[in-house]
Amino acid sequence: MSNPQKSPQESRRLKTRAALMSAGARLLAERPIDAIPISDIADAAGVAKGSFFNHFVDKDDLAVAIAAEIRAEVECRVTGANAGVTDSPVRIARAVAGFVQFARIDPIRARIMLRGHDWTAIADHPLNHGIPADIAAGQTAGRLRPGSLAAMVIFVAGSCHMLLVAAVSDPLALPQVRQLTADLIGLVLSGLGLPEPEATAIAAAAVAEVVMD
Amino acid sequence: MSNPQKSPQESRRLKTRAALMSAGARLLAERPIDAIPISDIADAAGVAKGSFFNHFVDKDDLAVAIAAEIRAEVECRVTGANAGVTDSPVRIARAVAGFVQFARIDPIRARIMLRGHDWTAIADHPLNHGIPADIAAGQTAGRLRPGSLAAMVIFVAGSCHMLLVAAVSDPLALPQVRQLTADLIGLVLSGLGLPEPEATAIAAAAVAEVVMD
DNA sequence: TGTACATCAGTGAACGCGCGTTCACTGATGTAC
DNA sequence: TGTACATCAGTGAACGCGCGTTCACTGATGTAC
Repeated sequence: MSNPQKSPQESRRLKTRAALMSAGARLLAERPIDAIPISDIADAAGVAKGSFFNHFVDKDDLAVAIAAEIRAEVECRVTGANAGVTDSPVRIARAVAGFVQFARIDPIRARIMLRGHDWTAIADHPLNHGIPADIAAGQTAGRLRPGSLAAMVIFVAGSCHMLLVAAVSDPLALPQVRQLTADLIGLVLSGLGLPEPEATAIAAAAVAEVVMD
Repeated sequence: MSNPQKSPQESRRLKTRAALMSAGARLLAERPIDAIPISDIADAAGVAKGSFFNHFVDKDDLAVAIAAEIRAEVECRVTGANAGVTDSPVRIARAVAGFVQFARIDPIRARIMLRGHDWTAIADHPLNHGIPADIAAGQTAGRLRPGSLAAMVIFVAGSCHMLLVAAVSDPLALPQVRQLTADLIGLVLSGLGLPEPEATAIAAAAVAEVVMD
């Protein structure tokens, strides 16, 4: 956890900061930031209330830091799931599966991501980074049906988002999650124009390789 | 607005209550309930702070009342859009279009609905009332592809949810909204197994009849 | 290496503002005779 | 119908709790010689 190159002083500082962020994340998964007193965060982190202000200027600062951490974690996981994969429908399938896997491994942060303060503004929803590029590439390659990119992005991101909401709000056993995820990816790929047997096959393969314990 | 049968006293009471709910809705569309002081709500409603407590026991009570009002309004609108319609894909298309129309007519309440405190618990999302029944009926009738009902519900509700988020976060002109909605409904119906030309035709018809100014 | 001083992270008591909640009062509406 | 009293909705000043923020202090870590 703590890098041996770090001075004892620095690592003490980082440890406190990490404790605050982790406690903040646990509480943020339960209730919105405005409903969480700083004293609760400090208590949960096991530090004095005053220490909070050695690390963050206010609660929003903490929330922003947590959101950035989550975003980095998600992007890393989804990018990882797609390393070396070029076929567009497969990339989309594996991205969705990657999100599901993230939600399984880190349900607390997934919950926070889905609550997301303000990606009622769709544009910067973490779901929406790679997806437009993959869809456009798939259309160019003739793998996906032609049609409005905007609608297709909403279609894929919305299905994936709701799948994560379902997965996070009642935690299913692995086989059920895999089944549900594969079914949903199959529906999405069919909607995007893949013929039915291929859609199902790609969905099943992506889930088998990405979603695990 | 005020029913003539109501006594002046009763109507004064109802007017104050309505002012509080409307002001509360306007503020709730902008920020979460915990970030809104009761004094702000009273000011926006043009009444004294003390009056708030003549009508609601606390802020949550107001929020619950507003949510109930929104839910009723949405259900009425969606049910209305589907009165007398029996074909399952058409019902699904018109339900989605009905939500979009609601978001156009009442963007403030739509925003609140989408923020929805706790339909991170998917079960009681207003989107999810009629949809399972319509999908199941469509499968029975052989109009929709067989397959997991749970996945299909997530698929339809998620797409629709994200479409509304997009529509509410940057307000488009009517033709653009219609186009986007029709495109999205087309993708959804294709995913559910309708052949492509029919999916597009049903989507276009539903939008033409339900989404307007 | 040892000693003396400087710096830094953490502490928790203290302060004060903001907000929820109360309540005595006002004026309007309803009722009894 | 008119008068006197009761009830009710609305008012806003007052109160006090909770929470964000500060700060003098402690003990640990770093540095100079």
